[in-house]
Amino acid sequence: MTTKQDRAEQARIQFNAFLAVCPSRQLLDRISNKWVVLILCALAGDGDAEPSEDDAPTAMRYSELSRLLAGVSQKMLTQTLRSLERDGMVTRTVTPTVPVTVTYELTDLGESLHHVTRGLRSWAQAHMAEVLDNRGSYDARDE
Amino acid sequence: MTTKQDRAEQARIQFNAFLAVCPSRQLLDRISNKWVVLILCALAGDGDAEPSEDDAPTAMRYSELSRLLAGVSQKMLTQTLRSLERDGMVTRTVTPTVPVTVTYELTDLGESLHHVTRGLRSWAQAHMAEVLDNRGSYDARDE
DNA sequence: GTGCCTACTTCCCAACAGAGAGTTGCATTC
DNA sequence: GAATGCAACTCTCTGTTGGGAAGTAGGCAC
Repeated sequence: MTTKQDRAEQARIQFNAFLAVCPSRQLLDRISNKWVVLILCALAGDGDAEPSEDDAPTAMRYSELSRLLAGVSQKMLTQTLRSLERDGMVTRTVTPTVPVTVTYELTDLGESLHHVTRGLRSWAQAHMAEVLDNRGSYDARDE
Repeated sequence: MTTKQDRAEQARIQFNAFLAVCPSRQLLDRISNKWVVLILCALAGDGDAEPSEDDAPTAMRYSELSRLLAGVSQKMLTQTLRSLERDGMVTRTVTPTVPVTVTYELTDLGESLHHVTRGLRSWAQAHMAEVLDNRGSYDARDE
């Protein structure tokens, strides 16, 4: 018999993303992705500016996401949402209005991942200037 | 006149990863990458198992990294290290021994990013079982 | 000379991301 | 009742990227 804790304990030992064959390597690859980060941020409610503390998970329509994530292709958006749904991070709800309304919402698992990925976006925005400076210096060093 | 706060304020408004044209979108793309996450983890010292609290930043040789990050191609390792160096997240040190020794080490900026990305790896490892379960259910739903 | 070592660099090809046009289903308009 | 519109995809084509393998540089050892 295997309890939930047993499995969690086993997982902690078993999964090591440094190993090429480990499934967590694939999972890391899946979640280390610009669109995943942005979709999670969008659905978690840190709308456009700096992620604030009062982030309320919001259900969003396909077209809203597509508008907010400027530059995402429909194919990528659909593909990313599908895999997030498969992995249990978002739920997809179809409402038979006319035209049909499809909304996406974070699950608890998705929210827990968002707590991590939101850091990525805010880090990128917060350290952008510094990185730009570093690139300038590097490129100037050996023109 | 522009004060430091002004600039910080301006940056907060200016950089928005949701916008396709924003440089922080490119930066997010750069850092949301399996190899970047793993290299940062390696250099920060969370060696193989669960990231622990006593992570001491370590300088590592090219060949050590190549061995630890199982499955990384030399091309990708070099390319990723170069871009991390350019962005000021790692330093590259050449010691003229024979044969030559090249070591990589995290900068303060790199360490600050590591605090974020380490979460990604540990999340992947911690929630692997749950995600695997979800995939099973999803795939069974509509076989 | 030839060989060996580390740390790359180059080349080729298969896989993937993005752009844009096409599809479905229903409901309103002419 | 044919045409139009809209949301949410799906398909197809093409350019970019990642991985594998083989080649390079430079110094010493034999």
